[in-house]
Amino acid sequence: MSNTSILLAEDDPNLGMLLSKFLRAKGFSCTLAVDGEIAYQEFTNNAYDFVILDVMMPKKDGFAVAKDIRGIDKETPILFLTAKSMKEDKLKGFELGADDYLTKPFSMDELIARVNAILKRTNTKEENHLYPIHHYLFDYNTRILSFQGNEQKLTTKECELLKILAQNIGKEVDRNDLLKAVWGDDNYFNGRSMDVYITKLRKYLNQDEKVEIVNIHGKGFKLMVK
Amino acid sequence: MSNTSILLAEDDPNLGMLLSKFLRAKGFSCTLAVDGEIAYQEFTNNAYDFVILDVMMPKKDGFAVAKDIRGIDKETPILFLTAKSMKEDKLKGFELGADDYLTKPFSMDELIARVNAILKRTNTKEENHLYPIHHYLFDYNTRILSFQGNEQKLTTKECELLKILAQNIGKEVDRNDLLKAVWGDDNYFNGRSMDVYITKLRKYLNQDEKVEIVNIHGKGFKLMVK
DNA sequence: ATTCTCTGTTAAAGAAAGTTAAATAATTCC
DNA sequence: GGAATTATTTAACTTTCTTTAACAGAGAAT
Repeated sequence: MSNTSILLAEDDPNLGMLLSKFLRAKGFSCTLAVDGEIAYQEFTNNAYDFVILDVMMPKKDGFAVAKDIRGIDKETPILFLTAKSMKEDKLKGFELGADDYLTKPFSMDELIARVNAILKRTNTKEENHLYPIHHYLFDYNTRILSFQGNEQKLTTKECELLKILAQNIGKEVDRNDLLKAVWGDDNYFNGRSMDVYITKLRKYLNQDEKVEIVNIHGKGFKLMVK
Repeated sequence: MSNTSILLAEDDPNLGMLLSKFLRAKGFSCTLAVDGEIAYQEFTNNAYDFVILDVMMPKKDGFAVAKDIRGIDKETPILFLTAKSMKEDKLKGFELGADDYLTKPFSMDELIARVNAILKRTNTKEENHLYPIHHYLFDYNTRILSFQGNEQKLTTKECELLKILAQNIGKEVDRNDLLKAVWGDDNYFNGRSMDVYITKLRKYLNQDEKVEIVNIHGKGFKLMVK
């Protein structure tokens, strides 16, 4: 990851400058917005990897900014700063999609620790594994294979198998490679098991005439779109 | 805080004994593991407040141990010991969630200083274990899982289980790792017990359509947000 | 053509996980 | 300390997933 850019919305100029300097010293790039409206404008105009919002701000409070940001972006982590540890505030913040919450006064190290913790957490989140197979759509994460609205839930083995085939549409995948990737071992019995799964996948995929899993005798399988 | 227990993984018996004796003399309780595998086993079986890992060890190196530990625990501080000051090693260690890094040779006092510094940092921030799970909010400290105002008090086992799952949203958590982390032992009966708890957690989490605990057959579970 | 291996398919067996209720263990509260 | 409450485990039964078995057909080799 290169340089993480943080948008900091804090109306107190002393604290704002202090925090932004500190964040820059820690290797982040940091932009300071002095009220909620400016913060939201700033967010829409530039790409930020992280947002820190003071809850109490003039013109537009932190919650309102968060709500607007979440209206257009569900991903970017948001951390709230608040003067008092009000429970309702806390809950409200999280309902709006906040990732964490820090009560003033807090130490600089604490802030960094939180920011890093959130970044670690959100970065490790699996990316979208979406595989379009002609008119089908296979979502590896949710394990759903959908075709014109109707959804088929796939099992673990079905998913693993289809994922590899879908990653190689039109290309032959070696039988033993498939076995090793999905079963970990390419012995005879796993091979027979895989054949059963190929049959199952073919059944799921037979709604679309143009989609087919073909066998290359003695070699492997190929998912193809005609 | 009572007695801080340190897990030390060091394959050199001389250095290992020396360090563990020294740490004990400084008021810590210290367990010495002579290789990476034993270290990880030890970690899963007992509660440790701090982990010191030699990078180069037989069977399982320090990085591998750290990776496995972070698979089930994101909190416990990890300090690496390494022979040479390789920059890549350093980076790799930090990516795996290390808290600090010490290059051999180092003085005993230096080690103590680092350990104390990390403990101070991690302890003083009175860790707020708040885990947002889409529209749910799980507070590990108060053991409350809340959803739009209504709160569900969780039991110990429910909490431990949910914590690990929540720390790994979108990522598969190995069944045996979960068992070792929560029950201390991954035998069959604990497994059945865990299945019962998974059912309970699913019931708590079924108010939000987008939140789901999915099973990866023969592997483990995954808490996911669709 | 015959034989052999590889794949296709279906059904049944086996294993893992889901669920509910009852039994046991641990806490809390008088 | 003992009853009541709560937490956890065990048990029993169900469902789902995966493997194995059995048989049939296709393709390659002899």
